[in-house]
Amino acid sequence: MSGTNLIESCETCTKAWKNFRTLTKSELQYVNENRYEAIFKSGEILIKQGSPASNALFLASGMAKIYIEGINRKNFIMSIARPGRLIMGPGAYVNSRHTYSVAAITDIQACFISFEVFRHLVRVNGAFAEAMLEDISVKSLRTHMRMVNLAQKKMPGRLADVLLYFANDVFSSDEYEMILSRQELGEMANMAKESVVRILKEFEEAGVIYSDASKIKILAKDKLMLIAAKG
Amino acid sequence: MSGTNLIESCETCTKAWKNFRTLTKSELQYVNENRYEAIFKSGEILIKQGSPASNALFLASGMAKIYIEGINRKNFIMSIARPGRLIMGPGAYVNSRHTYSVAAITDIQACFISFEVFRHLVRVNGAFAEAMLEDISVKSLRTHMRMVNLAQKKMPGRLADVLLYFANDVFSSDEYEMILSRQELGEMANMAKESVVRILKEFEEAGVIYSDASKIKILAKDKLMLIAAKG
DNA sequence: AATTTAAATTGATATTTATCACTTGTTTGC
DNA sequence: GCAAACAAGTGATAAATATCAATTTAAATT
Repeated sequence: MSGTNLIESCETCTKAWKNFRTLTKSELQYVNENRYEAIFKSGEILIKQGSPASNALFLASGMAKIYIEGINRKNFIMSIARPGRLIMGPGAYVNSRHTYSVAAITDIQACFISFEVFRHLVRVNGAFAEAMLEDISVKSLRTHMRMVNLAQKKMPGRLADVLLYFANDVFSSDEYEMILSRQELGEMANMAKESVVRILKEFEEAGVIYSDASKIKILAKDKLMLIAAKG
Repeated sequence: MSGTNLIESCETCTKAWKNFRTLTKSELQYVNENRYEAIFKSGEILIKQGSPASNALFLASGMAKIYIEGINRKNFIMSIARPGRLIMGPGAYVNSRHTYSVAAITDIQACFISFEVFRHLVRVNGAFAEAMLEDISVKSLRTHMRMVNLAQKKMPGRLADVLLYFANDVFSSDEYEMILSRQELGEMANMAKESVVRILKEFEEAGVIYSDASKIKILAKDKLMLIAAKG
């Protein structure tokens, strides 16, 4: 982490969190004065589960996986982080521990902002507090749906969910680079990597997708959505 | 829902949400003036998933199950609600829809309080806003752990988790009435009711618990915790 | 280009878990 | 008290899914 900032200021940053719009000029300046930039190489860990949590994180560029280190060294990937999204686990308001790990999938330029800044702003700015609640609520809602989907769907449905997540939420395109390995796809859809391979092949044979080791192209989104919906 | 209130006021209510302590006298009075009591019989639905959400809920007495209605009419029980706990789904700050259903397990005396009241208090009282964030964060953290546990543990581990949840979080006792049916236990541990029966028998044969249709007694909590921990 | 290393793929097999078809208890309304 | 209705429990079987053991392919390094 170097002391030099590449990003000029939060005010001009195009990747700034949209909820910073609720802040006054001086509040935003307060944020800007208390941020710390860092760059990471692909594979490096930005946040380690269990470690003391004192900072929220934003990506200015690049992508990361947010994952929980579970039982028997098995990881569970919760989501893919991109610029514009607040990365602050529930530990911030519970036990000041990171509840998940974050690792770079690509090279990353990141901003760290102390929890104290957020806590202060929540106390003095009602609109910001409301925005924080909205942000957490959206994430919470997704987690609920995710839990039920994982619990009730069979493998094809779970994998279809993941492929659609990448298309709709990560890349906004039905054709994308598969930045995760088969192993990692399994950690997201909760299945063995071998099962990922087999089900991707099934989808391909059914004409629903094209896939090679590094690319996914959704050919019949309606069918894929049906598979996801039926479970 | 009758117009008469059985509970005198929030100020004197022994089951009031602890975070109301952050409110001023007049703010608490504002809450008190905008609450609506209702009583429900066991089995009745207090909140229906998908319906427009306008009120938060507190139980003054009794217990309820909070559950998501998932795929193929399969329910997924998220938690057991008791007095003192805020029941307000993430929909309150997202789409004004109830994201889960709540059904009475026993007879219930309940208080409904409009979201508007909460939203107003969040905006004007920073300490209250912070308390709301803490409340949501705690729930979120539990949901994360729950999701990983469900995903990574096998049936005995998942059922052990549920039994320990009742002992530690619901009844604060290692001996308790099993208020859920085997079917419902399955909806909580994500397994078929037959599997619940078989695994309870296994636990009993191993001397870990005593159980009959309506009662659970944890005999060897250390062993049960080990089963839960190992998955 | 050859070598090493890691990831993807495949087929066979073992586990885990659900489903089905009943039987046996338990409530609960008449 | 009796019978309908429902929950609990049981055994057999089928389906879903993981694991294991190789192979093949791709990527990175020398």
